[in-house]
Amino acid sequence: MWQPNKLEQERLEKIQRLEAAGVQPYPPRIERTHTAAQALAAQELYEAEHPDVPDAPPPPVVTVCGRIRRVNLKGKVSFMHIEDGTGRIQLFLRINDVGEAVYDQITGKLIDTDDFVQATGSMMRTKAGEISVRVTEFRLIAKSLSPLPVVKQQVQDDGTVVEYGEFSDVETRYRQRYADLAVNRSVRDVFIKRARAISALRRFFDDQGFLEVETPVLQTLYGGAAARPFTTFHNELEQTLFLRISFELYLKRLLVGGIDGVYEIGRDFRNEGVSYKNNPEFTMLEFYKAYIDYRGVMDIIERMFGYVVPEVKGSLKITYQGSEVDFSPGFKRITMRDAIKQYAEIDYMEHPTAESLEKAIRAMGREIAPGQPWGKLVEYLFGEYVEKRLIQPTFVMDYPRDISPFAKRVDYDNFHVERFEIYAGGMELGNAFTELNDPRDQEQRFLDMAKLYEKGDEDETPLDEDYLRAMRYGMPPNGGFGMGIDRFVMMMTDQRSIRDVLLYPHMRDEK
RNA sequence: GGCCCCGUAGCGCAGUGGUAGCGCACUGGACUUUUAAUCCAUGUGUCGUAGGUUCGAAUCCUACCGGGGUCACCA
Repeated sequence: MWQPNKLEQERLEKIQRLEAAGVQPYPPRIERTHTAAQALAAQELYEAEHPDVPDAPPPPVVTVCGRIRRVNLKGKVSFMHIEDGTGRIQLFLRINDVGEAVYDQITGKLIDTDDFVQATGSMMRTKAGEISVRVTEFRLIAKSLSPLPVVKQQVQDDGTVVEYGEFSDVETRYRQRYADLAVNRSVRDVFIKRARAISALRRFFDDQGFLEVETPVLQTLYGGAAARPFTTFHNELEQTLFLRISFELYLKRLLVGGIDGVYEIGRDFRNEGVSYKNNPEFTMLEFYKAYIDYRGVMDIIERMFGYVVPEVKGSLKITYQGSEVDFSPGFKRITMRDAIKQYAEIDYMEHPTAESLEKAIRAMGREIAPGQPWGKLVEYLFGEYVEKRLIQPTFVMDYPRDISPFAKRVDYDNFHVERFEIYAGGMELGNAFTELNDPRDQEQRFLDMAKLYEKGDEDETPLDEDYLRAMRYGMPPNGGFGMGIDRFVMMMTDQRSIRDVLLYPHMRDEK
């Protein structure tokens, strides 16, 4: 139940006074001829076409709408800045122009900062040089009852905006994203960039001849990754269902069906910890393409970043957390083994069993959980010694087989598979394989994976009989890729926390 | 889940055992070209919640709630 605070009480009283004076605080219809940006552009065009001459035609007349962001009452003349989705524009209000009744609403503070208003007038430029609307008609179109946090802005000579006062409490910002967006311009910019990144990705794959598809979110068997799923229940069918943890197995079935290139952008759900880089639901891109291997995937990835990064940032070079990252094609390529040799100064192939590798890691002075599979130990070394140092885009190639159940073996040994992950800015961006298409090998991998996990461990990848059935019909050789879009957006917007690229990050219940 | 830090006015913060403060916002007033407007004046609180210690608690202790960081797990 809402308990209005003192400021809200004041505004409730104002709304009553306005209604008593016959003002509708939330009228159903409004007029608008120009956005803020259009009105500013119209005046600039007018001034360019009609330099200061005595017989110039009258300036453009506009009706603009927006939220009041700043009020400056100055006796019988007042200034306001209103803001719509395109930007801010100043209103110049004189008692002579708008009439005493309306002007009294303003000076009587019945109109507040944060209210939405509509204003009509001809364009002008103030003595201080700011393009403004000389308002003749002015009215409230939506009253604000709760004041937004106050952030003042000063526009510098070079056009940059300095903000004074701030709305920075992260909990309130996440819980009340609407207020955060209304007040913090930079937050809006993050989500504009996010949308631009996703639409550029779609454009890229569409142009490359991929078919965008949608596969089930509710699945009777989860798979394609190692993660705990969310579980739900279909009442009528009396069916236990899982929210998908990846799209992989459903997308690859489509290659069997003759679709040579598919991609999906959507939500995955993983029932795991929440952190600065993990949210229980997150957005994933996966694509699969027939007749290429993981080297072909690398070529596509380089072209993908080569297209998308400039679409979002205007350049192939970006700055992430203080480091310049250059997405120009020709990314560095290094095998997992060489990367670990180089940064951890250990050749894990000298320890080809889990027992000996575990011992070797302990000999390096590291405390690790006992009994982990060999591939996990290799991954541990990579995470501890290598990952954070891969700032420039790098393909890390050839992963341990025992932690990669959907990738084809390399041709040079039995320990590795044709899998790579791409790293940039010290963060993993995506994961790709030469996809395994031998149904006999795939079945064995499912069985091997099951041995790695305790019985009942939800992380295990369940054996998916239907997936094997599809593969037995014949699956074309293919390469596939998956990327966490949120993390990519973090990089594109230089945000350290995934919560800052999600409009509504997951939170505990309030109180 | 473990450990560390945080929670005071609408927002940003100070106050660390003795009368709850500052800036902005808000409220009243002055000002017909201001722009972080300026000037004058007046208000503003379950100090996250519940217990405890104490003559006395925003302050010390305990538990709980919420947030952040970190470790574990992961994309």
